[in-house]
Amino acid sequence: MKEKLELLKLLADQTRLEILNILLKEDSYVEKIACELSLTPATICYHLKKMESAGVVNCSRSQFYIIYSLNRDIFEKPLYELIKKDDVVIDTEEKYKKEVISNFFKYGRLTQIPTQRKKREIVLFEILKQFEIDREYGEKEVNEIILRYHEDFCTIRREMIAFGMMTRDHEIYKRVK
Amino acid sequence: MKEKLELLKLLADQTRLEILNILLKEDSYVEKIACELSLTPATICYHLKKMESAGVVNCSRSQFYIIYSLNRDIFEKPLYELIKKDDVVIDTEEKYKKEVISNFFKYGRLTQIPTQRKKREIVLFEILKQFEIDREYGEKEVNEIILRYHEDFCTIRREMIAFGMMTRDHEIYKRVK
DNA sequence: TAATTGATTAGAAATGTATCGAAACACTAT
DNA sequence: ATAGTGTTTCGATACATTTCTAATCAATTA
Repeated sequence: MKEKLELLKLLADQTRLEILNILLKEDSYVEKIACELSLTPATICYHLKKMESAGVVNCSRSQFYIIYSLNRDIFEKPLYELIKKDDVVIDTEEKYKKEVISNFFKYGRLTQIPTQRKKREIVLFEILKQFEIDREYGEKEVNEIILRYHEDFCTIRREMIAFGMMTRDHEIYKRVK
Repeated sequence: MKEKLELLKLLADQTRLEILNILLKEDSYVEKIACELSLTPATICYHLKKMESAGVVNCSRSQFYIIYSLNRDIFEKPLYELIKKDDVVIDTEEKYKKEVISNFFKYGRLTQIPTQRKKREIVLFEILKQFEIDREYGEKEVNEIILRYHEDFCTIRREMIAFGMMTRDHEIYKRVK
């Protein structure tokens, strides 16, 4: 985790990005890079040494010059490899829910009630979030809230109860999960 | 280019990485995150707003809370997408050369002379770099330099001439490309 | 409308880091 | 050896950024 942050910090600098782009084209050395970027050799050296100790670049002496080259492997990882802590597992269940929701809602409204039970549960739950848990709602109030999402408040209200998301007791509705 | 640097800067911060990891698990809101990370809501707000304006997270009001969620698309790109300027094309030729070199050199010495002409040219050129262009070398001197890489200096010297990398004129050798 | 709660902004303190000039270092050539 | 060339280190400065407290804003509830 620490290393990942270090790598990100290294990459998050204008000058170092310029240097990396030069090395992407061809190996080079301190003075040459300094000249290309209009900075002093001291500055370029400072950046290259920093990147070297993080394993981003390598260097080797060749006659007069110390030639720096890229360690290209590092850049092949996708970005999330760098941001996610090792203990986080990508939640495919959550991803699936997001996809279902984005398929069935358009401009904040439910385009149709899914026929598949699993998907129906997901979109109903999405609407259910508008209700507070344990607060008492009148039927009219419930209908109005559902109407914001779909005209068939009747089916949706009934289904929410069928899924055990809501209870109904003498015209009083309550969200329960 | 500017945006890429901005994104990298955003990601290169301990606290923001923590926040992103929380949002990776589930959507959340300012106070809750502040509590989890033992920081003030003001600080969390500062980071979230920053990330929002860069399109890394989105927010929407839900009753009391303003719920922040990740824009997951952003993290799917490989890292080099973020470092390379748009005008740089990845040099596959260069990559290939690097691979050949790393296959045939071990601990700075040539393990064997490649039989494939293309590969042989690449490793010979690698050794050739030890010579300065246009300087005159005696045969003994040439042999010594090649010996640093491989015992069969005779074959290598002859091949360098055959490839037109060196010229020989009355025992005087010159690197020409 | 007033009170409550969460979110945001402003200003200040503290920290971190890029850059430079100058000096020291390392290798090469004469 | 000594001069020349390129590299690295050091110390100082300038600038950017994180974090906090306190005040303000915005939505909700009584």
